[in-house]
Amino acid sequence: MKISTRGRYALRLMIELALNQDGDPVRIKDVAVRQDISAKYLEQIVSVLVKARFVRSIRGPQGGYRLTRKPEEYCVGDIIRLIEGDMAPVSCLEDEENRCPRQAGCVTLRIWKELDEAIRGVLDKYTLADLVQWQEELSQNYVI
Amino acid sequence: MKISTRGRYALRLMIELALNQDGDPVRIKDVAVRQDISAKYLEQIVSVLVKARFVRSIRGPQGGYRLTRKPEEYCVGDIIRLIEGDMAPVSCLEDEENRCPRQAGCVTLRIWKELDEAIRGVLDKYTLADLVQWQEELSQNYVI
DNA sequence: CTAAATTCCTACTGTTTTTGTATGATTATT
DNA sequence: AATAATCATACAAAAACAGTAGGAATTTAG
Repeated sequence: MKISTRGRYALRLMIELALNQDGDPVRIKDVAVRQDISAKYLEQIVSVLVKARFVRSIRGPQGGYRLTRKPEEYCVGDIIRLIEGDMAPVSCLEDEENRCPRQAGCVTLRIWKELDEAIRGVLDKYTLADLVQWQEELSQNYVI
Repeated sequence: MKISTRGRYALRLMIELALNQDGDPVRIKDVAVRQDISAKYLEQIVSVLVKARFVRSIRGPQGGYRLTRKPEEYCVGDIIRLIEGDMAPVSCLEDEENRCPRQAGCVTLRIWKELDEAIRGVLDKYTLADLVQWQEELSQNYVI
């Protein structure tokens, strides 16, 4: 039960954008180098973020990407769920179609439900702003 | 980020064994029918449980499987982790080998760590005995 | 107006994981 | 000896994962 690279890369990309919100648009190429991720792969991931209006793209030279909202308005769960899809640990919890016929008598479902809430709890607890702050604290420590 | 059928089937199998702890050994065939799972697939799963001494097998006619301990001595996490492997949401958290070089400056790791603890918290909170009790309560409600 | 830089689009591909099937050997009971 | 169960192992289809690749579209700078 792992989070895929796509979700993890998306989050790291969003942090990069948040860190540069005041400067020029951020190019995929640069993020790819800094984060050591395939640029072409990142392109695919960022396109999902663009379509969901999580980021805005600027084409052409001096182009790049920019957040559409303030960092505190993205919670980690929003980003992860957008890229990874529903984070429910079993598909029975996703929607009506996926619930199985034995659901009424299924006691394991209670575990999965509680697990789902726990996961949601963590992912929805932090925003990009939190991550940015942590990152800035880390950088300060390096300088000192 | 889903729990696989293997893990879920294993848990349902263990519940079946726990429910029949006082009776005869439980045959895979019967569990497979009751739980609507491929018997051959279940065999593979139960063999892992046998090797880990979570269950004991009795071969030959009237054979089957039996728990080696009392239901309250298995927590759900033990079973799931045995079958699914480490449940850490990212491999960086699994062992020394998998940690990446950028770990020191990686703020997303804090999220994954907290997520890992939350998952662990839920899975280690309940034992087979809890599930058995829930199942028995459910059955009573059906009878009444 | 042209060259360059960037995003955008979409198809393809190799690998791994998942979810089983299939076949038969082994063991124990009756 | 027949039968009923587990045990072992190989195989395979399908899906998911993790990219690669090529070029079209757009914008800027000179």
